[in-house]
Amino acid sequence: MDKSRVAAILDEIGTLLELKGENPFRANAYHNAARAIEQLEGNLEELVAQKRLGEIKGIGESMQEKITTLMTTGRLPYYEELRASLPHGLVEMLRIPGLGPKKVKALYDELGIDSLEKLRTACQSGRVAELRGFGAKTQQKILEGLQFLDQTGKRFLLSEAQEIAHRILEHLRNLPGVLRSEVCGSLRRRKETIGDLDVLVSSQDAGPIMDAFVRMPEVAQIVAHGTTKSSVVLENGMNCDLRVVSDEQFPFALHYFTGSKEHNIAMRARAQSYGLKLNEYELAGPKRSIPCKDEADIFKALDLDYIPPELRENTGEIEAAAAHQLPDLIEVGDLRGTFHVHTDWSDGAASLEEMALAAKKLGLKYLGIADHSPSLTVANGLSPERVRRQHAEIDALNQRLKGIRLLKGTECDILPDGQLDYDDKVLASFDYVVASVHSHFNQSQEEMTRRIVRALMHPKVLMLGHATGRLLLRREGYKVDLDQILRVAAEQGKIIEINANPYRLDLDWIHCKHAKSLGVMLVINPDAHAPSELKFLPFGIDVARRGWLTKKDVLNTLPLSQVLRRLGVR
DNA sequence: GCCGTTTTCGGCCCGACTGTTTTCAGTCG
Repeated sequence: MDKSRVAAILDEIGTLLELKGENPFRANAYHNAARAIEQLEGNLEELVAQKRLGEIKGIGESMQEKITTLMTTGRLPYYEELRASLPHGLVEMLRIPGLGPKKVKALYDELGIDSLEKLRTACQSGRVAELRGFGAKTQQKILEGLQFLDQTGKRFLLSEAQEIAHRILEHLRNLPGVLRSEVCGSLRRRKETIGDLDVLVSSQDAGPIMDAFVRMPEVAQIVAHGTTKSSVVLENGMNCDLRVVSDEQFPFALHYFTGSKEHNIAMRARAQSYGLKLNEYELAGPKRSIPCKDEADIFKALDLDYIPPELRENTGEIEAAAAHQLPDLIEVGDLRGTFHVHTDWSDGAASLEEMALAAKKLGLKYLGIADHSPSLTVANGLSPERVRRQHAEIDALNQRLKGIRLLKGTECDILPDGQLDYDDKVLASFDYVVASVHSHFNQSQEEMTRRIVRALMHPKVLMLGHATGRLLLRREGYKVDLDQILRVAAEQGKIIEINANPYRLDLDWIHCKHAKSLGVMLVINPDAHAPSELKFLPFGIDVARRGWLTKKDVLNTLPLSQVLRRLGVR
């Protein structure tokens, strides 16, 4: 049983307890524990074996026992009994906007509704509206929610959300009376997928801004339209909230709506320990409020260094800020080159020269070409003969082009048994090798881990490409013991890629943090198949920043001279 | 169920909006 399965079960226990009307704090303890396990950097199995689960914040005696039972027997009687005591359809009903545990429980107790289908029928016959606490509008909202679930219920890529947010922000910034404006929420924290948009504006007069917001052409449906908060559904199905506050309140609201929720809770607790109250409008003591002109002032008032949004997950950032030990996070401008792009020699859209010129235009000093190897026939992988010809062309281009250096790499397939897709003689002709898995995704975790470890042990392999093969919102990654991969990488001095393609963002930020703690170096690669895709690099920076990485944790912040020395190339 | 430089018991973040109420419960973030 893996980490995310354990987390999912704990989370579901919390939900089931809510549905039963149990003590909400007890239910919340399970949600918290689930989150702690999900974000755990180390190996859960090891922690269980060493009886060290209690060291995790939010895991007490009872959770330790339950997690240990789950991990060692693969089952948890407490969970199974709880689950059997309630129809599973109730959990599904919670996904409908406006339905929480209390309403779902009422529907079940009063009308015996225990599935989305029964709920639909009951709404259509008008029985739901007759229930105490419900009404015609609630019934209508449930029907709309059911339809919404049918269609989507979905999240969006960071890249998609960013584009829409940019448009909305432009629109709002052009309105008269708008002082400051910003996108908050998970987009500002740069999470890899985004559920909805949170936009914040400061102004003296909220009314006209709210009106303009709900009338934007992108708006498909108005969910709420108030004086400080409005909420709409955009035509692509994404939810978007707007809050308008005074300019004095802006920094507090910006912090509050940026979250994460867990970071906010911890910040309020810290404020409380100073005898202060922190909310979206102010930081205040019993007698007076403390003026803050920006977020940095808020942190300062609580004796904290400024915490960048990407770190605000309550995973140690507040403690580090108090001890003045926050990392100096990497920035886009720190990148000097990159190591994994494709050209029309394999499945890329552009020539070597076009890719080189695009990289130069972005200010990069070196560009590692890493086209596919022969076994990836669908991608026109390069035969040894074509490798020789490509190298000759790269040599010629390096003679001719100024200000950009092409490196001779390959994205070499890791074959099912862990062997590489070229023989050692061909491999020796490359400046470096990116090793990646592109086939046999269904191997067992043990097989896949052994396969990747074997490839990493090859002396010519410099880095591992997209460590899990996941495609966000499309498919799960293959099963692999990342902890072991990272430990091998640490021992062997191998580098792990942060693939910056917005569909991948693989390695993810949690494992970046873990990699860093093990002393593993990372590299940010766009995996670009066209010149325009070099612009994926900033998404890789987002992951790195969420993973607490600094400039010196990332290979491609090194200047060309040091890279060439490291590769043993002239 | 967790947690503790105020506590091993008694707290646990807090405000806006909606809909169903006639002063508030539930949901959401």
